[in-house]
Amino acid sequence: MIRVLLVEDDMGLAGNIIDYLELEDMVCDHAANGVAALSLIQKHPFDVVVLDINLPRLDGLSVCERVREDGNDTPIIMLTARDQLENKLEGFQKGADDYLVKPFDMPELVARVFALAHRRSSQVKKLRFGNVSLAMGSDVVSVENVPIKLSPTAFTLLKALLQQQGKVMPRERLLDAVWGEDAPESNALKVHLHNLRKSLVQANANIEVKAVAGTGFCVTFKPEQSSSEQSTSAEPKSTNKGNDQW
Amino acid sequence: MIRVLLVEDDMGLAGNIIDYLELEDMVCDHAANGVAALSLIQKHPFDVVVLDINLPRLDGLSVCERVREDGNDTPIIMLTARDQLENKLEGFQKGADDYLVKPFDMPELVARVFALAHRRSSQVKKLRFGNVSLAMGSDVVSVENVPIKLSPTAFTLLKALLQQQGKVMPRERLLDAVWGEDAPESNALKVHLHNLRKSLVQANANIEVKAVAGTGFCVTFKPEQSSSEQSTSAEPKSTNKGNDQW
DNA sequence: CCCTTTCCTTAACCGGACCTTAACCCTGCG
DNA sequence: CGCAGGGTTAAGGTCCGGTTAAGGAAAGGG
Repeated sequence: MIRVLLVEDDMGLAGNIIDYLELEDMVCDHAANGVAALSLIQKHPFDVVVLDINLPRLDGLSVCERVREDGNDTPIIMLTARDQLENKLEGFQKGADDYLVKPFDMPELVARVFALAHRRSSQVKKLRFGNVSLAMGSDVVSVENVPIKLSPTAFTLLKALLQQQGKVMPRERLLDAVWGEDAPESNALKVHLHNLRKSLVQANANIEVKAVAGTGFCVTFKPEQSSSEQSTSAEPKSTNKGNDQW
Repeated sequence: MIRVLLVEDDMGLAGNIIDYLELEDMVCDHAANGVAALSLIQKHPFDVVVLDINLPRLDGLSVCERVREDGNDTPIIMLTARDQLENKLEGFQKGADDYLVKPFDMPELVARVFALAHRRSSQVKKLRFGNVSLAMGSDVVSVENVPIKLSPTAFTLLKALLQQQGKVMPRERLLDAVWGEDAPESNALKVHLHNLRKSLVQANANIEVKAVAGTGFCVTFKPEQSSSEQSTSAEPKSTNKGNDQW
């Protein structure tokens, strides 16, 4: 079941679209202006947002921009009556994932909604996972909103891993993300991962970097830890070991 | 840095596109027919594939389909000269993530490539049998939607068996699926099957792997089991044995 | 210009996961 | 009874990820 938010001030068109989408078993919510749209997006998780550019109160491009600055990665499809290329491109710049030029065929909208529904956008300006957030522009990593210090390499690693949103990143792609073509041999990657992990626990992040068998790495939520992580006990023994249940 | 594979048989157009993409700091590889494209995609990791529909040897839709069946989740943008809607929609059905209608503007192609480059497609095929499902791209096996852990070999075995959709897989084909040309002697296969079976029952899967006479193996639904599979009785001794009619 | 700091690379070592192998068990059949 | 086909179990070895520490390059400050 797909939850769609339609943001469109032309009520006739809006009704049309909603009827059509609901025929496809999608659940539609609707907003008629930019401000309402923004608040709905912030409050509810949608699978896709269909966003008109011309809107009262706050235009579509701005809405999109704000959503991305929040770190929200809901996929957004822009609707525009003007098919000037610059407008399309500006949409992408502000963080849209797709667009359609009015007038469009309904089946095409449906197809694009389906295509985006099960993904997350990669256009966010801020990456989040657990209590860790990474601001793309400033290259600052924060845990619980307090900035922490990472070495450049550790930062690059974390960013690459965060962009996968919890999915596994093959070892090779990680190497590529950090060193481009010519990765160093030896176990440089292992060491940097180790440093990154150390920084994360020191900062009390509630996420961790896990190795996945012979394939790669991913970030996951840290399994619950009883209250005092402090000195208290012998604790971490390790135990859990390398693998992964998920 | 973004790595793009362009599949386009019109060399003039191809050259054009490549020049344009490289201006944007993308690294382009090129294939002029479907077969070559498929082999390149299987061998190298690309961030995006730009795929013409009309191709010599193997058409674009088929290439796309095959790629998804392999479990490859590289994002694919389809190019089509025919702008009939049905073709677009068919493209999505086969696993494409986006499409462009020729002729298109270069900046638009660039924008769409950028939009897809840092994602993975969600259009990969999934194998299912009973309450077990196997996601081809992520190599995750789930029972009742909770992921379970399998050793690499056990995973490969299960995948091969699942691909037969309940039909018998000859012993030799299984060996080939796991070890390729040089299978180990001894009874490695038996051991791995044993481990796989153990994992499946631990996860409460409602399917099992059955041996078929002197020919091979297959997956079947597990015969009904009265409630408590636990400890209850003397039972587990083995008993069940190889076969079963019940 | 030198010293300090930071950070990257490399190598060596540890331990666990996984694969292989071999031996043994069970059952059915001639 | 002995053999064949499959199932079970445990022992060894290899591979791979994690850990640690040492050395060197680059950057910055006095």
